[in-house]
Amino acid sequence: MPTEPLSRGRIVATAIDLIEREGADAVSMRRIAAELGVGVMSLYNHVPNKDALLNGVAEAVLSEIEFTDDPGAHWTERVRMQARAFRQIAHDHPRSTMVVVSRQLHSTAGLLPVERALATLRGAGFDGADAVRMLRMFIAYIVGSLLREVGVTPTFAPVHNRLVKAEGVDPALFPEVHSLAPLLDQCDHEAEFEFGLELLIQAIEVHVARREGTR
Amino acid sequence: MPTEPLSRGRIVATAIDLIEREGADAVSMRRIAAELGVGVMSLYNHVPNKDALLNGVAEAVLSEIEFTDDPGAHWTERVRMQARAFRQIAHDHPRSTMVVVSRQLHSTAGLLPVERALATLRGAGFDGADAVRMLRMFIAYIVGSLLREVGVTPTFAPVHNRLVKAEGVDPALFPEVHSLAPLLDQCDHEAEFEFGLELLIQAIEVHVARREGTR
DNA sequence: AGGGGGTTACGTACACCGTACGTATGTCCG
DNA sequence: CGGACATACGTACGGTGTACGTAACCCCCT
Repeated sequence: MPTEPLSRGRIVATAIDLIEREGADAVSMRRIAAELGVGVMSLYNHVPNKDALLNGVAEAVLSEIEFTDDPGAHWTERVRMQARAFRQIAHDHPRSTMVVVSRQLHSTAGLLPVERALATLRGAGFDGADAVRMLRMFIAYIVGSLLREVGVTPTFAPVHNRLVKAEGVDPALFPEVHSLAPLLDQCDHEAEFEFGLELLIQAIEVHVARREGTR
Repeated sequence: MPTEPLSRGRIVATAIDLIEREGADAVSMRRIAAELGVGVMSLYNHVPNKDALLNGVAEAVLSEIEFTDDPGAHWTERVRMQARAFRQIAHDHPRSTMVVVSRQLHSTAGLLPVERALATLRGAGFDGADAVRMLRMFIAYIVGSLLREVGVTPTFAPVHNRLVKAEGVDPALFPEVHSLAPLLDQCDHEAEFEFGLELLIQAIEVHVARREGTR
């Protein structure tokens, strides 16, 4: 019985699996080949190089996110839903998240979320320049949040080990960090994300209200 | 004339220089040693391993940023200044930026900005939980913005080459991306950063105003 | 049926990486 | 003067991405 033939899809899937199990550093062409029970160079029949493979990983993860858009809803709700859909990446593929956000894709998978976001912002009445600005602002916030959530960027827990905590930071040098250590130590990622998201949406509503007022 | 003796500081400085000249991928122990006209293993007398070296890079870059804090100013202005000071990293060391934000430092250099930010937020009257939330929100936005500015994350220019632009994205599939291509193609990083920053600050002001109203 | 071309799998080889280990060469102190 | 110690360095090992050459297979055309 011949084994399932090698294919770009199987290679990418194996890479994602490997990243999630052992982290992005564990990914090597040799490792993936071994995982597939295949010679290293066989991979190059389906993927031009490692970089393209990682692009494939990013596209695959990105195209998994489910946008359940309700065109009838208020634009604020639609923005919320899209932001949450994007954050879903961090849940479903935490260790691939950095790979996803650090690769600019010109493919369909990469452009689709952008298209959707622009469409809802335009639908909300923003002109092109504003829509692009808002998009970029949301993306910046979301990317920053995801990186914190998956541990690339710090939550500012002064130390990980609770036992050493009191000793870990000098109260004289860092009084605030020291006194807020219990709060810095824990981070409810969903709550933090929602907090900032609401703030941004409200900010935009205020922004448009002011503009309409001066019109 | 004996050459300047090797030291952790000289090694870190060389690494930063190399990153800025040739990118983070160009950094290798061998390359740095060659740059210093020194044997590879000599580096290990001053730096335990490459990871620690990169931590050193992050600390050095971080401790270069100049916080000119005016304790008398309104907290909104102080937050603005701190955010801008942080963004200065992207200007002074664009290609090191990713290294800086992707490393959590428990050293003085890493904690100082956090301490300052928490202090001004507390000074603005926020309780600990709110101060931490705000800090995390600002950091997420700033990190996301910096990554866009230094090119880690896309600006969503559909293609780089202007000439291919019209052909690069299918108008039928991506009508918004296509029609907004001219706007997506260019990105005034400072303006975008300031736009989001003001929005966030205003949002917080509204947030507190509402709370005071219900108190 | 036989042959030929294109696709796929694979082994070998090269240049580079981080770094463990052993060894020289100073420099300073007793 | 002798010995201890820090620093510089060479060699070597196991890892990396991938260029190249070769062998097996399948399908189509004669």
